[in-house]
Amino acid sequence: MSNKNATNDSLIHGDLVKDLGWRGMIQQMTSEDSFKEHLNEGMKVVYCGFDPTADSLHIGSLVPLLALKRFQQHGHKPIALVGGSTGLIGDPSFKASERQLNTKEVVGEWVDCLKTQVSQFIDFDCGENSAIVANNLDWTEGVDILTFLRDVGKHFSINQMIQKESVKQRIDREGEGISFTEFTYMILQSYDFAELNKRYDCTIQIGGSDQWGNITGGIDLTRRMNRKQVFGMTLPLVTKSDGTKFGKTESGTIWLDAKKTSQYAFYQFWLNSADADVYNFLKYFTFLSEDEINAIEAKDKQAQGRPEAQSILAREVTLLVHGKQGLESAQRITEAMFSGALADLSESDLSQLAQDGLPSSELPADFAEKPLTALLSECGMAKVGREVKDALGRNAVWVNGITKGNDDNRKSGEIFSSDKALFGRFFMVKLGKKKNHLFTK
RNA sequence: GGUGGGGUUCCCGAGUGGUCAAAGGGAUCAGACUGUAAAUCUGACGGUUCGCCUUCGAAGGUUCAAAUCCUUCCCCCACCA
Repeated sequence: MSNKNATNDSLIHGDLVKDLGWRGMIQQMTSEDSFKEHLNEGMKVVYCGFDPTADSLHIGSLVPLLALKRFQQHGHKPIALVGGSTGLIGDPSFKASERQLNTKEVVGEWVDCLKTQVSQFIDFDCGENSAIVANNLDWTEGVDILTFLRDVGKHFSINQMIQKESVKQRIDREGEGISFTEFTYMILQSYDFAELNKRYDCTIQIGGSDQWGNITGGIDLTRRMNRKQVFGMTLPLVTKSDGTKFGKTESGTIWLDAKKTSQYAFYQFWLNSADADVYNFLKYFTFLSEDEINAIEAKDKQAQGRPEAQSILAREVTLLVHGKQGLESAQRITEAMFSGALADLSESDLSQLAQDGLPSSELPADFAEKPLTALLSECGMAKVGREVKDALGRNAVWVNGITKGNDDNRKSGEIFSSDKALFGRFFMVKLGKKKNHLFTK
């Protein structure tokens, strides 16, 4: 934990590939030997692109983002490229169907969001290998179509392009086609690599495993346009042992933006990692060393009961993404909600919880007329009243620590009367083991 | 353009006039066991204020009664050209 900023000098250049390899973070790379050799020559410039498909990145993007950081820690210079132009087109790679285009205004806003977000993770003030944030709109916006077709398009063979695995299903499949626009995406991304190579002497592109086709396209183009050899590497898709998709919960995507996924929910997400996944996640998502992670795993194996890995993971990643304050507020809520010490909370603690990201809302004015089923489903604790009813039937609903049952369903007026509130205005409602909601009056 | 096969509740997928809010599986939610794991077991699973209300691609029609029959329309898939 002490390592975050101090590690820059403590790592040796040659260890990078080995470290990434041990972490299981290398899916594919161009000619391993020359790639290693290239890295050992000294500081290299490495880039990874992030397309604006929403106003925030989600935890799936954390792997390449942290990979950039790892390169930086090993003395290389990272470029986080935000796809202001590619985001206007849409990457067809391994997508089952054509996507809806977003307006320029919307994409522009998203670009700004991502720029800020991406900047948190890499160091802009560490001398020679300080990071750069770039936007590919800067060098594509002004290019006229004839120049583009003559100077760039001419280097691409359609025959090769349609062979790419990433678009194959769209081309072969009868029902779903691919528009010329999306088909061109690869050329655009390839051009980015060539351009970054020209501007910043960027020689490495990394990305998710679905980006291999686009990356190799860029490598070819750079060779043809700039007569330079450049390299590429892809990172594996993060998978879970149970086969379900990583990064989603029933309540939705886990975003990096605290406004979309509260620090508390973020922390809880990691805390709930399965034992079978947690050590891999430590490798992917933290900067803990091989020794440290192995030690954690060994210790957990020895110990009876609950492993420590999840809480370490949750702490490390939340700290990384939301900083010290974010982590503390997440831990504060977790502590309050899961240690059962409701009575210990002070009035200011309670109002703090809402600010920290504990789901909360004002009790509606007509609460007395509504059954608990309506009240608790409308505030988002349950998807439908039926779930509340089920919980009531099993005495799995608590209001300020007192169990409520089926008979209480129609007694909202009584249950939420002012004299029963904590400090005259708070009601902590718990549904099941994990769902909490704070009502204020 | 031709021929054939389809569109069912969150997903997959049964269901060919009443016994259908619709089999089965998955997902989800709650409970037990635990460690705020996993696996397993139990229950719920269209909505509901438990009176009812709304579903089977869409709109009409036949019938006491339709997811099931008829008509038109929309969409998808397979093979052929």
